[in-house]
Amino acid sequence: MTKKSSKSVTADQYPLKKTQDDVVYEHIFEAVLEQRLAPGTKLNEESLAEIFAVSRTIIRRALSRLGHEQVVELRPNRGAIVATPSAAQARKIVLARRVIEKAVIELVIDNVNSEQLQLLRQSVDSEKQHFERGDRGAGIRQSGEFHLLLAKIADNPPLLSFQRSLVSQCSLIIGQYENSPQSHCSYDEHYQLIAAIEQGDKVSAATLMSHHLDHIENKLSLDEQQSTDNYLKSVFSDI
Amino acid sequence: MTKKSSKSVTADQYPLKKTQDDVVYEHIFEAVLEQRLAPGTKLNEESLAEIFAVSRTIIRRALSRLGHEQVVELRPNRGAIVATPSAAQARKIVLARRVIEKAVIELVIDNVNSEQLQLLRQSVDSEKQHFERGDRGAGIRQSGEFHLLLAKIADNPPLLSFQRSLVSQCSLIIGQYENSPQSHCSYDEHYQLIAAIEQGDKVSAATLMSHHLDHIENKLSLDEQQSTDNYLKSVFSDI
DNA sequence: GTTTAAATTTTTGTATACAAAAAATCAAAA
DNA sequence: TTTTGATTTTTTGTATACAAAAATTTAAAC
Repeated sequence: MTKKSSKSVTADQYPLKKTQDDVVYEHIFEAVLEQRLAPGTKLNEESLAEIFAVSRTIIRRALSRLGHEQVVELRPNRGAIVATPSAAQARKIVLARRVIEKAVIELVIDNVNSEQLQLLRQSVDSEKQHFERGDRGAGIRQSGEFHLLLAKIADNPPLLSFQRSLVSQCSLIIGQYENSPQSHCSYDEHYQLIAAIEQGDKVSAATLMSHHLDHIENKLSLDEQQSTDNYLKSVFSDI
Repeated sequence: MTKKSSKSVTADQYPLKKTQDDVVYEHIFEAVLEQRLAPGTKLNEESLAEIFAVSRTIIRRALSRLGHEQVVELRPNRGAIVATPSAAQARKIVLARRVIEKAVIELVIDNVNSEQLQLLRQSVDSEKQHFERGDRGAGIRQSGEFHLLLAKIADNPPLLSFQRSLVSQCSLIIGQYENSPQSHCSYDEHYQLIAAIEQGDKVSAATLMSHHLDHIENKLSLDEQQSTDNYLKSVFSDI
């Protein structure tokens, strides 16, 4: 369990009256982001119902929402599993993120105020701390929160909700494809991004963001290559 | 009831085994797109359950999904109503669509084949027919289908699912803010767009798409102004 | 020992009953 | 007449029972 951040990230037009399925949803969502739930893990309804001390009705609602955001895969009559995006799917998710992040960062530069810049800095500070403490899961989640915070500052609910889905899917991808733990020190780039935002430099910001996503995508290609190699090796293992 | 199009537009990784809530979802979705369900209409669970001859469980699942796509507004303990985006919200939705459509159209130009061009033409033909027959509702829906077809050809499931949500929200907006029925002859611009795609002209295509969205946004400003005028008038009606 | 088929168990899908909240109705007071 | 408060009705939220499907186990045949 990790601490609750002060402000909700969802587009909450209705006050903070969190329904039971919201709570379940957020717990599972966070577990996926922190990679405590590995891709492919079966999410048994009754087990979850016991864990959260609610009925299956509530669990099903939460899973349905997670399914809609592509965080879990809903297989008719066969239950839900944590999504396992293929390299090809991952590539498309990253592409979609390129599109959204570029738009978001430009909107942020147009809208941002000093208070929000402070929030951004705090977010990256927290991310850095998690990584330095060796809590990679929390670090990756906090990294995601940084990008969600950007979308929030961009002040466009549809983009935010899309970003939410993309960020969680990217966390899954990172968890699946990025093996070297030391390589994921995104917070450095995040600080640079904040600087570019502060200076109102759209071109630099967009370039930085693009590099940031390149890192994810490169890992992907590498891993894809490896998998192919291993696959061929296993096929001809008797030679 | 309108004819089913040959191919499903949803990202269907699982075969065509439509569940009951899918059917309910699609019916309500289509009714919203065709503006047979006006913005603000209360969607009573029990009434819908009777109409579709299923239990409330199914209805709630369908409404939950529609709520997630922002097609209906889910008010805790107060039921669902067809969404009624304000002018400010509408502007943000249109902005999000600008972002997505630009990306989609460029992907389409990179990927499209002659068979898909044919599908695009058929879609606009159908749209034109609906408008010429005076069936504005079906026309608007078919116009939406054209844009969903583009996203489908772009071959990026996350963008497609986002587009789906945006297109339906735009239909709501058009229904709310566009009063002059003759003005909505988008199919002309759609034909031009196909031509630009065929020629691989990304710049023209993007420009056309942008104009297309300008039309929606202009209507919005006009109506916003009118509402304000009326509001002021009503406030000072005793003078 | 492996494969196939039947029986059993588990799990998901749907309907429904009941609880909780909101809306509507009605009655009394100003 | 309008307003306020209590009562009733309606509607939503949740749990649960049962049905249907899938997974697992068991048993038999090869």
